[in-house]
Amino acid sequence: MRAVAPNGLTTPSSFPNAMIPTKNLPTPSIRRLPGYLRLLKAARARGERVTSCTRIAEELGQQSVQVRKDLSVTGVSGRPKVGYSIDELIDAIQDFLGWNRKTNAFLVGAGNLGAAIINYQGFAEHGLNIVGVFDSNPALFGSSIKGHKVMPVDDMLGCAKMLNGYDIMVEMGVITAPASAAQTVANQLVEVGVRAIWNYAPAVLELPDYVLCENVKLSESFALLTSQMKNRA
Amino acid sequence: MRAVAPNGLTTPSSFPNAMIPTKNLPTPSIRRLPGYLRLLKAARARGERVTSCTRIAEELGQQSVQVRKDLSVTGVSGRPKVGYSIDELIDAIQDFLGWNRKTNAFLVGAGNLGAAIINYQGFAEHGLNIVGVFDSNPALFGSSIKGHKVMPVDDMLGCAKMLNGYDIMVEMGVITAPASAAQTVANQLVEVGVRAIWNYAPAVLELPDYVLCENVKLSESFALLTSQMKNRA
DNA sequence: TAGATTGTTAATCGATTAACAATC
DNA sequence: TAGATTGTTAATCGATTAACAATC
Repeated sequence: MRAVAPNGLTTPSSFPNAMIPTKNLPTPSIRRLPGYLRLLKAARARGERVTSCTRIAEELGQQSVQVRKDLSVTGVSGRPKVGYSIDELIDAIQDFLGWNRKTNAFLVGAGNLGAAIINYQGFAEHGLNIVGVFDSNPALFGSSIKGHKVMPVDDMLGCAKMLNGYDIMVEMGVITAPASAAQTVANQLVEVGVRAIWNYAPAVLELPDYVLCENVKLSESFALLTSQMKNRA
Repeated sequence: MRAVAPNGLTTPSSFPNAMIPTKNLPTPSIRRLPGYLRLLKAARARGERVTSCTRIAEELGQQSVQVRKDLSVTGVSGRPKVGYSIDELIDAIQDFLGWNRKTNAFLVGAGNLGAAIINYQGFAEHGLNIVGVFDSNPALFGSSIKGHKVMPVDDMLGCAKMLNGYDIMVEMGVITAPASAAQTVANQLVEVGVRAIWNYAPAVLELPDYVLCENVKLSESFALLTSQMKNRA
């Protein structure tokens, strides 16, 4: 019997997952999956049971073959002439993205952006589980965001140890602090033992190899828009 | 005499800019420009006058040839052995991106995310000039965000007309409203006459061809991070 | 001069799209 | 059966990288 790893390689099923060579899955495909997921959930909410790549592509303005290829990374298979089971697709995408399990996270920077992320229901639905909110501004200490008391950033390590005592591991750090503080915060998060950092600060972070990092670059998107406006003016 | 358009095509200088065929400039390059700009401004603040692609590439962990190609879209030229003038590069990038002029914008959705964008100094420095903040929640009407009174979303067109009377055109709409309201808001912004929409709501917007749209997809970035975490676990 | 750098052309790599067989 | 769809292989397209001449 053989198992097909998410990277498409066929490996004996006795092969522990951890030993499957971490393949470079096509980043663009992964980026598009959340869009499909949103659409599929909407369709399910309307009571639909199956859908086709043609329909998804139409709604999103893409090529159906691209949708098919993207969906294939999750391992689901559809039925010719019929299409895909919506339930199955939703499960497969969430599974592939790691969105059907909770991801414990510390968030550092309790300003408007931090509050937006904490309050946004969407991320919670994708498993983001904030277990600590920190800031360096004493004026914010003790205030509450969605039930989370804002704590001094210097208490971060202490809080993590406390949580570890209850077998709660902090896997992710969300940085919504200003760029000037980002590296310091990142260092503290590494101390805490996070495996990944979701960084909203416009700064390049120095991190150990074993810590994943994803930089949200809001200026990129603004740049694309204004440069196009200029070209059209 | 000849002018070199930002698209790299050489055209007679008598050629009106508007008639230069809008070329598809490499999107990845444009996306990387804000990163270079940030670095260059930091270098200038340290008192440096020139820099090289090698140094920029090193600081960002890219290939120097890529930096060179990216910078070339702005039209600047460096001097072999010396490098580029930092001042010149900063000017050229800002010029290319349309960041050295103000872009008047309405922002709709005065929640945490909206407030974050209004308060973030970076966007203001890139020319984002908020001239109206709107929401549908009466509880927010009259409250202030960085000096902007939050107004009822239904007053949007009226406000725009008033501004137009003073020759202030609203060029951009920023949507920080929930996905469920996004299309309605977009329609209202089109009525107002915006040429571009910066959409933070996870929704596909139907817009006339002449309105540019840039969707900020925060889930994309979360998806990349969690899927990698899963692959490593 | 030698060496660091720019600027450009060619080669490589990866992603998208086209074409088409298989299937229900 | 005919037609819509999946799944896959091949062709195309675009972006990155390698190679190298030009320059100061």
